[in-house]
Amino acid sequence: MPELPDVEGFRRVLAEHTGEPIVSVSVLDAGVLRGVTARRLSAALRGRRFEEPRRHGKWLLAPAGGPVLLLHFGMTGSLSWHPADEPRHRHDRVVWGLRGGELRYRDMRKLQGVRLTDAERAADVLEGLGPDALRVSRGELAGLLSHRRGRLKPTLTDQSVIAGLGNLLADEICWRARISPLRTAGDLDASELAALHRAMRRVLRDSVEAERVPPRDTWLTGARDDPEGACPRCGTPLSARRLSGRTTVWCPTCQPR
DNA sequence: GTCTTTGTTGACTC
DNA sequence: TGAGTCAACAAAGA
Repeated sequence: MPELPDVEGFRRVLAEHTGEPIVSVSVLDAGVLRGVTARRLSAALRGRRFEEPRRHGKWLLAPAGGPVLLLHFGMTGSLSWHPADEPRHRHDRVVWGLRGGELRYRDMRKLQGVRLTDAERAADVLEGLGPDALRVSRGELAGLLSHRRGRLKPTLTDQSVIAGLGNLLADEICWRARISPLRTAGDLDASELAALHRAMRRVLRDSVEAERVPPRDTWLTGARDDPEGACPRCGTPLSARRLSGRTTVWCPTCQPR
């Protein structure tokens, strides 16, 4: 599920357990380790404590007094807190044992994974990313989209433009702003940019609060998977097509080209 | 068996 | 050089 709101939720999970000594590091599936061995990961973190974690886009950074743990959750990852005696899930890949329980990195598909860096190299990873979507001002959004010749939807999910928006959020934001995802990103006028920014803030704020993109019936997300899905706002049957390899859903009435 | 999936990367093309 | 598109990665459900 991980888009920005989900990762923000994982950040909070980790933030609740900073300052506790890391007693153990268990790599249950080394297939999620990127550029680090199980041995080195364990040696680097054991005995240290996680400090205040930071999120940028869909990346979670967990400094631990020198080493920085870098987590990305791909499409199916999560980070959650469990009592140590709770049975492991089959997709738990890495487990950090703290005093009162365990932090578990769970990921079915292993599309991304766990890295170990230091502050400097962590900055390198983030350098290729645009500003975090939650911190983009209206003026900044206008600057990011201006002169872009690509369509709006794929531009919004391009992490090097804005970090944090995924397929569902981008569709949701376009729908709420009443702008077609097929529009050319650089062609939006001032009032459309304002609407887009408002929609982005609103969708992100609500999703972060719920720690997910809420599939409520007032959201496009709640209707998008139904082949007969109708616009929650006007009832028009939704349109769908693939755009840059991702399914894109919109309302042809609310979001005319 | 087929097709799809909330993400990212590198190869390819214009 | 910049920008956009697509296959590949892996696993599971319909």
